[in-house]
Amino acid sequence: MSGKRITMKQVAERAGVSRTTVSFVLNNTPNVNISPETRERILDAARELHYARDFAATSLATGRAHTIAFIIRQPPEELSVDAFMGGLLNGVSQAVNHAGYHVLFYAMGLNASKGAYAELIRSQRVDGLLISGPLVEDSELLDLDAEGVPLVIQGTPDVGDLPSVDVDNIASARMATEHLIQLGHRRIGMITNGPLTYTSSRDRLTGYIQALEAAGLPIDEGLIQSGEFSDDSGVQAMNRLLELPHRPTAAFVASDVVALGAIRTIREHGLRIPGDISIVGFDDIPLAQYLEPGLTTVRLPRVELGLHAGKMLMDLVEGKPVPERHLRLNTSLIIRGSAALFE
Amino acid sequence: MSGKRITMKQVAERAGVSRTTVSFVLNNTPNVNISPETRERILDAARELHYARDFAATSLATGRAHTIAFIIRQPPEELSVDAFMGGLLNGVSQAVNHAGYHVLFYAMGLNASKGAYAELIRSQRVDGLLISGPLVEDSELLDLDAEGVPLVIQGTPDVGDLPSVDVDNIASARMATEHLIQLGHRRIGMITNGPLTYTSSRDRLTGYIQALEAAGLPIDEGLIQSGEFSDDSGVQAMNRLLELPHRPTAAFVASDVVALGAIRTIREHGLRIPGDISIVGFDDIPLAQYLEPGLTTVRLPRVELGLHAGKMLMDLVEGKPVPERHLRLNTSLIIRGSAALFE
DNA sequence: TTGGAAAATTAACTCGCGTTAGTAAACCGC
DNA sequence: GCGGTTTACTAACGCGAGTTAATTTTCCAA
Repeated sequence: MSGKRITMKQVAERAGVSRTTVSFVLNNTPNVNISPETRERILDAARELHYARDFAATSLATGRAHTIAFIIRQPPEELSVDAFMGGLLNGVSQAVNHAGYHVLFYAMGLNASKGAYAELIRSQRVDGLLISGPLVEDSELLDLDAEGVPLVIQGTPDVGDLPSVDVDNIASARMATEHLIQLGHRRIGMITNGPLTYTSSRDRLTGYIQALEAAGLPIDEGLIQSGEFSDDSGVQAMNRLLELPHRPTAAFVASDVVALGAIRTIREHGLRIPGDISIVGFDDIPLAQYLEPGLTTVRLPRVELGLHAGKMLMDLVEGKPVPERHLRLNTSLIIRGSAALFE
Repeated sequence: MSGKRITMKQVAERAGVSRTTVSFVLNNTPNVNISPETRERILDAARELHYARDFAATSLATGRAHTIAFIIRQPPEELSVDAFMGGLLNGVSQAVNHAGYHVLFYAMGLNASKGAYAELIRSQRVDGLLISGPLVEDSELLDLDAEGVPLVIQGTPDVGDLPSVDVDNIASARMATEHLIQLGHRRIGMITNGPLTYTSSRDRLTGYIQALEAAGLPIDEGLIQSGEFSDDSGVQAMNRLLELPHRPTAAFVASDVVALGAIRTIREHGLRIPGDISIVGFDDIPLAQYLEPGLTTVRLPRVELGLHAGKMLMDLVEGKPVPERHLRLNTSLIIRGSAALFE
């Protein structure tokens, strides 16, 4: 059914040398002298036989798998709906492959079996972990980090000092809110992207508050409503804002998906965007630019997040110094038509 | 920095037996008698020491990696924009993990180095390959298949008899077109999703033609325009349709993304959807439901494609019989507001 | 031509685990 | 208490490659 396996032994025989010599040549082992002719002969033999180094054997002998695990803890459906994960994975994959490593992918969701991370590490299957997603009580990761296991979080961990890469949610939310303030709005609502148990939700709310305070505007609790990732939750939240006796002239919605629901609700109330209410979103999902009017929003550098996270993990794995253990990337405000001057 | 590695030897010592016995117990090796007490003692020891089987050693000894490679050949940007890949990956991951296997992810793009597939297989790093994307001249895969390497294509290969999973593009396009015919349209334009070098483009065009022929409608070459994946290409194609002396009252656009451009163009010409022109798309991208009016389109079972492809590969890897080497999944027509009765 | 250093190559051990063949102890019928 | 089965366990080899220590060959100065 299949051809016999090609090992260093076959290559050695064909080149008329010992297996050890083959290993030296193929690895360019330093402090070893091999005559140019022999070297050439071995390389030729390897090429002619289509030799490929056995991964398991190499890994066993060296103790390194040249592989990392990319684990996402978001509910798996998110993968199917949102392009964020795809962009992230793209970046991670590029950075890691570039360093000569491979990526094992796991969609663990939130029900990961206890000890799943440790098992990957202890079985020597991977050299490091890259984890994305909301981390609820992941004390396991703290233990691993303490043991010296290379790992990087994509996101902003609640506790501990785990190496992480994320956007600067506070600054981004502040930027979005300041945009509305600059447009002349004074009563600005806020709808969070998720419950405040998530650091991203908290941080974006903080940014909103900072912007208001910096501008000397009052913080009105009633103007702050909670979203929960879905567009439906945006419907609820916006309804609450619209029912206020003195309703806002603008709203910062900390998630484009949630904003979709909010926008629908505004229209159903017979109000116009941005005429009656200005909206600024967050995430810059692909459809943001196709809405009518286009959604002004905060763009996340999806691919770059992945690239940086991947790079940081590679550095950790290879023992190189990591300049910033907590990298925060800048976002950019994409101005379209959903937020306008308050006359 | 790190604790000493736990191997079967440590477990054996702690349980007071030989390493072989530990192996027998941990693997439930058949035809071997181990007393219940000994078995218990070994399992306890393993648990207490947090023993995890070394992956490389196991793989080397058994010759199986319990790992498959999921390779995408689409341009990597697509990952960042479209949710299709995410859904697919989600399905693949579920199916493969369920079978106790792991997924190595590669975004090879189109510039994959010659021999990349073979290297993965020959190095024993993976037991099988799952490849998604437009396959240009991938004769390498035919060779591997001939050698008995387990592999599955997500998509419809040009040539050969490689195992594959895809939607039925012909039937789907036919369904979409028939929907327009049933609405009373007689002059129906078509914009392809990509160049006809792609099987998916060809098949969707074929479905369109079949629908027209079945309804006794003439095939007008001028009504068939070529898209190229992007919304910009949709702009060009629709412009060509609108410039026709006798322009269509409806169009089947074989890609939602391309349809976005087409829709923009229609509006820029001052025409209304579906009043002046009805549109049916293909893919059901997430934003299709948010357009105004909602885009009537063909929904691809993203996750299911991944699930089936993963399952098929698992069967091939484990030598189980594969009922259908060329699986074609059904799609569904999602009727929204972009296609209406032709008065 | 000979001693000795440098250059070229190899034997042998190791990594952790699967597995075959074999040994030792326990049991059993008579 | 003796041959013959089970039952319970282990010694030893192999998977393919990295690596150290040793060995052989080459080269050159004295």
